[in-house]
Amino acid sequence: MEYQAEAMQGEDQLRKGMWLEEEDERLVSYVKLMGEKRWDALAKASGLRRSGKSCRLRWLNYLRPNLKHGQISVEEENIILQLQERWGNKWSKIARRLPGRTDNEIKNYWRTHLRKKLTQVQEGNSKYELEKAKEDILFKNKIDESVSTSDDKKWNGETDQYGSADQDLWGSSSWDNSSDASGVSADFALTSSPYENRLISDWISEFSNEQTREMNYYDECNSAVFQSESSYLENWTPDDHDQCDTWSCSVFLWDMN
DNA sequence: AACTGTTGCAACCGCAACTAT
DNA sequence: TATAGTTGCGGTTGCAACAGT
Repeated sequence: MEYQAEAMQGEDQLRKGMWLEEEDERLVSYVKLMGEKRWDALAKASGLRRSGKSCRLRWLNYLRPNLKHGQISVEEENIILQLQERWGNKWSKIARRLPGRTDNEIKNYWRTHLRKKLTQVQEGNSKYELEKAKEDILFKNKIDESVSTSDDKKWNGETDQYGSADQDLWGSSSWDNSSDASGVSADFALTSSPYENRLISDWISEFSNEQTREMNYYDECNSAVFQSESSYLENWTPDDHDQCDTWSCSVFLWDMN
């Protein structure tokens, strides 16, 4: 694909615009050779007529391994919404909470998807209504998540012995045992979300041997949860020892500093 | 089919912070 | 310590693809 605005002004000028496949290949091989530092030196050594800055950006946003290129999930959207509200436009900070996602991707997603949702109700409305709209999106996402993860009933069942979880994404979490008789009140409450499961799975995988890596996705998840659950649950204590209605956690799932 | 407006996103820009000398 | 070079970040731009007429 040829980029019309691409600057090819002269032999000594730096290229701009979209990257070609052969440029990507060359960049990857030189990053393997020289590491992810000294981008200016790498750019010169590689013979790519690109700035170091451009090489770094291309690597971080597109070529780096373990990047997710697919659709942002509902869990990820919730995290973005909540962290953006908490931290503002600190995209790189937010990106660090979403493994495989880049700050650029999150920034773009916020601008094109989430902000649009919010501004639809923002015009002429009060701050209260804007906040309410945010809550509505989060609530709708939770409902969607509940429906889309109905396959995870097995997982819900495993949760029952501990009660239902009403978990804030960044803060200390609490468990609520007081579901009503129908059990409906905790429909979308899980011990941890599928997204958290994937994170746990990633962490376990990082330290596991080759054999563990060969396990399929479900085995990996189950294994990760099994291995982490006992030590994880040690951190949970009932706030009210008499009624055991609420549990709180002394550790955060993510370091939020 | 042709035109126009909109959307999504990769890449660029400018600046601040950091690092090396 | 001062300075130059490098890196990281957030805002912005511009193009391709798509939707509507």
